[in-house]
Amino acid sequence: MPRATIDDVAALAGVSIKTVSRVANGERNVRQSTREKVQRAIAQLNYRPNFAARNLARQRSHLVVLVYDDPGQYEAPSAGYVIRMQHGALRACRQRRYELLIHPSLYGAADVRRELQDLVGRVRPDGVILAAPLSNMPHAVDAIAETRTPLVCLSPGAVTPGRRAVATNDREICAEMTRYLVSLGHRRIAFVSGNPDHKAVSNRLPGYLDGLRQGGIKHSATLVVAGNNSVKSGEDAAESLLALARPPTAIFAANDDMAAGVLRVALRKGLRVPQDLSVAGFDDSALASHVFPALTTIRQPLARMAERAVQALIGGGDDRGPGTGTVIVPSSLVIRDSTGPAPP
Amino acid sequence: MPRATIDDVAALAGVSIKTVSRVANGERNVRQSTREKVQRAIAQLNYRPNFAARNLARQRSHLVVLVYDDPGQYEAPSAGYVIRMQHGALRACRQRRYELLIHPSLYGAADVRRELQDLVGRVRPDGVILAAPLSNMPHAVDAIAETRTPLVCLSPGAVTPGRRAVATNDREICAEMTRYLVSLGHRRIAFVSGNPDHKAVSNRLPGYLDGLRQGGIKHSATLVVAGNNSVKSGEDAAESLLALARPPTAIFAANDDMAAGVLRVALRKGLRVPQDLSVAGFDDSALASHVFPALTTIRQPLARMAERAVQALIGGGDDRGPGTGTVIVPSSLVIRDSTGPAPP
DNA sequence: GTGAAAGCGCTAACAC
DNA sequence: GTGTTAGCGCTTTCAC
Repeated sequence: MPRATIDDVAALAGVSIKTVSRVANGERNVRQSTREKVQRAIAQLNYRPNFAARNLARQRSHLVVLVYDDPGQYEAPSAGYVIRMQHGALRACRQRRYELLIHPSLYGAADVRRELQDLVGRVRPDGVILAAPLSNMPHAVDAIAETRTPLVCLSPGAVTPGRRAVATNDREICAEMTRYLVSLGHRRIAFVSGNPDHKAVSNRLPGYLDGLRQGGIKHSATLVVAGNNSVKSGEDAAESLLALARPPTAIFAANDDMAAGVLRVALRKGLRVPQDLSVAGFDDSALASHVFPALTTIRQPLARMAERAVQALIGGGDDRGPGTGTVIVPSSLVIRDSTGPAPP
Repeated sequence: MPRATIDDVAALAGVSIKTVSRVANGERNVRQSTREKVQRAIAQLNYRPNFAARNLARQRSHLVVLVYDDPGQYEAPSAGYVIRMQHGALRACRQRRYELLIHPSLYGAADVRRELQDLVGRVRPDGVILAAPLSNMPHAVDAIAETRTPLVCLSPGAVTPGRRAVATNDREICAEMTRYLVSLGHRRIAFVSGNPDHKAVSNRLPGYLDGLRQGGIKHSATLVVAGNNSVKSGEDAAESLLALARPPTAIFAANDDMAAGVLRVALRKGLRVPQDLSVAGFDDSALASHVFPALTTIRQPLARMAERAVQALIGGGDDRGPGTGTVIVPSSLVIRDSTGPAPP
């Protein structure tokens, strides 16, 4: 048997379809006895309002699209990042009876613009969440903004007037991590910076510098090396840092992958972590807790951030989303086993 | 300005809406000059067919739902698993102009049934993909099957007549891995079995036994210990195996997390891998390539599997999906650094 | 409180 | 080849 429609329910309950609609949508103006009669019919026919029909009539899609960078071969690290965002977005959507469409998009592809406008044009989502690093790519942001579809950028790196965003306190938390290392007695603390394409990541270096200053440590340019967010680049960075005449006693990498690379090189060289070298990362990715020794890192509240983004788009949360402006959800230090007191 | 509708395009092009519809859907019976006229109007108005309206009229949702186990806190390992499935499903969907809805569901929750029927009832997806371990939970499978929505199970563990599934050759590939270890000279090869809830995983133990037999090695019951898929259980297994009077020279774990646990314990005990102990896993998860030493493992073609599932649901692939029955996509050995010749 | 009628933007069936 | 007419299954006026 085909699925029951609103007409079937109305017929069975002996009321008009409008009344069924009222009951299905929990409107008030229905007599209790009528309501119960309709509810019985709904239960009996196992009726569920048709998503497409309802969307067409309401002129809303009840769909949120989450757009993020497609890493291509899907290496491990980004998987955790993406999953956590999805998790938060889904939680928020489900609570509002919305559905989430995911759309990995090739960062830097020439036709992001077309691709996104196509998607938005067809699907007419009630809102779009654009994750970093796409959120700091004007091409992508503008493509969506132009369609006038409500948009929230995740970790855009910098605030843009009139645009909604959710971000974390990259800079402050990196300062905090640095101060933490200082508090362990470290004086030569190196920093492996990340891919500058990802603007939020590039806020981490200033944070490190802030932390040094706050800890009363003089900054040494030789202790800052550039990475590109990959494990490999972390290895390279470690090789060069540990070959220094006066090598650092602590290395703080702008993400966990690079930190894992640092760790590998350190182990390969026979260094003990954290006795000989402290290592810290950023992201609390999959790797962080499973490498040996478990990595001290910084946890971004990705799920919460995505949740806030949905809330900003379709409302209904415990507090109002911003009409515009940036919501900051703070990150936190995760102290594990890769950091310890500086060697004498 | 509000988005253009088919009427706007028709008016601008000076044709009927039906003609616009024909052009938009790439039907043939349209004169070339008319077609071009319409295409110009479409481009000028930036027209995109409304998803909801089209779905309602066609009585198809153009939506596929991917249902998988929600690991709750989203630890690392499952993230890669989920992402790879999504990746394959998305690729197949995009190519067919379908959208993918993701639906993590609490494995074992009392109301999976209600939850899934609700979802399917409202959204009316054109197909559902049910991933393991939900795919070997009759509760979940039946809930969807009853709605008569086309369904494909991923790695159901066992074939069920009349049901479509996509799986990999768990048993054969485990035999192959075992033979590979034998070929390295190992004679005492241990196995850490996985969570029996996940039926496909439980096919791995028989595969190991096959491999031993094929390699001419006598099976020793003390060399098989039960794990539950977690890193911790891998550590426990390693502790007990390495405490044996005659410890194994190789440990094959039914998944990478457990293998990573084995690795940690081995390193903690000062064993060199692979000189003193070879370790192999299964999944080629995030961890596998990033732990030290990189893990020899088995790669399931999860993306391909999900892709085949979509293909089976909505057709259109290079070859036909099965009306019913199971498609097998073979896994492959990934030889890295954690396995080597047996010690003398 | 309840219902009749008119859409939402598209496709399908059938003319012409 | 092209257009006309009905829906698809809901919600939304606006009466009653």
